[in-house]
Parts: sequence; C-alpha cells; structure tokens
Amino acid sequence: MPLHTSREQDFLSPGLRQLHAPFRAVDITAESAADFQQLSIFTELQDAHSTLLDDYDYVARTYEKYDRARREAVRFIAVSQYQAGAFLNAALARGAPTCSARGGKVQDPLGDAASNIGRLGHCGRHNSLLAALAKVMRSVWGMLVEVEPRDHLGYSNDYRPDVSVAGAGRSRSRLVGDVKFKDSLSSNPEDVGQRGAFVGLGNTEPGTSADVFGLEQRGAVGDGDFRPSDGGGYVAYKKADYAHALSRSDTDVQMYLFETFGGWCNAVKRLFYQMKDKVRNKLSKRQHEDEASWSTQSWLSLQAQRMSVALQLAAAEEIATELRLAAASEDAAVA
DNA sequence: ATAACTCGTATCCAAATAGC
DNA sequence: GCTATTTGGATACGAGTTAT
Repeated sequence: MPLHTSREQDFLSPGLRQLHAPFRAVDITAESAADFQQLSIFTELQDAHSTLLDDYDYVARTYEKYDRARREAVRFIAVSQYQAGAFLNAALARGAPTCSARGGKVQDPLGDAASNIGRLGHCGRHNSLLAALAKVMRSVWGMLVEVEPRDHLGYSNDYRPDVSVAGAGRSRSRLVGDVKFKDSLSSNPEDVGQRGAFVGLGNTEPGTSADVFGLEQRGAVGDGDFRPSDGGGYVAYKKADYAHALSRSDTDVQMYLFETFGGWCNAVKRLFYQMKDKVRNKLSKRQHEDEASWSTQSWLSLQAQRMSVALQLAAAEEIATELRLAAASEDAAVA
C-alpha cells in the first residue's frame, strides 16, 4: 500500500508531523475505492484519533480557564467521532439507480454526489443559505442590507453581489459579500483533495478565493508550476469575479464561504463578530422573548445557531431531494 | 525507465433564477 | 417562452514528483 507523500509535510513542525503520522499510515483513497470496504480503515482512523484526542485534551486543559477554548475543543472532538456527519455522504442504496446528474453519466461510487451535485443543482441551497445570512444581517443593519441588488452597477459593474450593505465595510465603505457553499469532498474518491485533511476549508478555500479575488501573476512562464512548499513557480493571472469592486476604494469585498460539513470561513466569523459588537451582543426584546431559547442567551449564540441550522437544512434538503428523486426513479423502473 | 500520483489551471455542464 | 447570469462540481490536461 503506497504511502501518501505530501508537500504539506514540509510546513509541519516535527510535533505536528508526528501528530499526523497515524493518519498518513493508511491510504484512504485506495481503501475507500474498494467498494464500501471502509470499516477497517475507520477503525484504524479511530485508533489514530484517540492519540490525537490525548494531545487535544492537553491543549484543552491548558486553556481550561477559557470556557470558549474548551467548548471548541469538545465540539472538535465530538464532530470528529466515528460516523458523525455521515448523513452528508447520503449513499444511495446498493442496486438503486446511481446519481447521474450530468449528461446521464453514471458517477458517484461512494454516494457523495447527493451532497455535491444533486439533480436540483446548487441554486436552491445557495439561495436558502443566503436568505438566512441576510436575515441575520438585517437584524443588525435593517433595510441597509440589500440581497442581490439590482442597482449594483455603480460599485460592481461586472458581477452582481449576493449581499451588500452601505457603510458596513472597512472604514465605512460598502460591504460587498459573496456567499459560497461548497463541499470539501468529491464524489470521485481519487479526487478528494489532500489539503483538506490538514487545513480547515483546505479543499474549498483556495479555489473559491481565486474565483472571487483573482490571482496576481507570479513568476514567469517557464518557471514551472506553483510550488506550495516554497512559493516559487509560475502562477498565471486570473481575473477576479469582483475585479471592478476590488479596484474601487469605496467597496469592501468579502467572500463568505461555507462548507456542507458546517464550517464557516474566517470572513464569516469576522462578520458575525462585527455584528455582535454592533449590537453589544444584546438581543432585542422581541428576539429575547420570542426567538431565543435557554441555550442562546446572547445575540451571537442565537444567530450563530440559526445560521448553522439554516446551513445544515440547506445541505440536508438537497440530499433529501436527491434521495427522493432516486427512490422515485427506482419505483418507476420496477413498475 | 516508467507508471502512478499530485497539484493547479482552464473549460465544461445542467439547473435555477431574474428580467423581459 | 426566451435569454443572460450564476451556481458548484466534473473533466481534461500539463508539468512535476515519487515509487517501483
């Protein structure tokens, strides 16, 4: 069984490399391709995970006095447990028609396609997530929040923003936000990116950032491909989706990237912290009496919970729709 | 020497939606 | 009904690296 080698390991300190060593000893790609024979690999990963848990427990105890650190440590461990989040893989029943969204092509040996590329397309889940985010933002900025504004040509003449708030950006500029909702896995096991196994949002953030913010040319043609290990090599210029807005000083373009497994990128985190400060983390009377629960006594916890729920619902609905469609076509085939 | 693999870029695709 | 725009993943491909 070939060991994976990675340029990422060059980034890791000896301690971190040792921490990752158990994960590197197995070739997930080759194993999972063997038609669902994944149980042994998961057992091995679970064993490896227990050592990781010991290390993380040390970190959590060190920062014990900070409740948040411990809370996040617990959350990290909890969602990392065996089969947590497995519903996102939404494997179709064996023998059922495989997911075939594109051109009738049969794909998806592992079932991830339901969360990647359902027949409904992506617009549905993107829009419901955007609506949820806009609702949270409206609770702070009110009608200043514009969703998919029609009169955007003045500050972004090449791309229509998902959400825009006048005066909410850096130094009172116009905030221009683009919501992205991506999956860190691929339905093709060979295409699952390695970076995502080491870095948060590692499989989604680089490409999305290149789309939104573009790429500066680096190096020259003939220098070879970009090398993450030392930053050398050639990177071609790539035009940003928001090239116009980025070129202006009165706009602040932000990429709000979410992953189907529930993660938020740092820009979303900053946005929520910004909104929290704006309302001093206080709930309005109506929010407090009608909307909050015992577990969400602050603005941030309530709105973060709502955002998280909306995210999971959007992902789950796409999967559920896909599975219903698959079941329906199966019934039709039987009848 | 060669096959297998990794990584990044460019292009393609089906579907949803808005506006007409 | 039509077109234009936007969505995120799939696919092809080139170049470099590693294992055998």
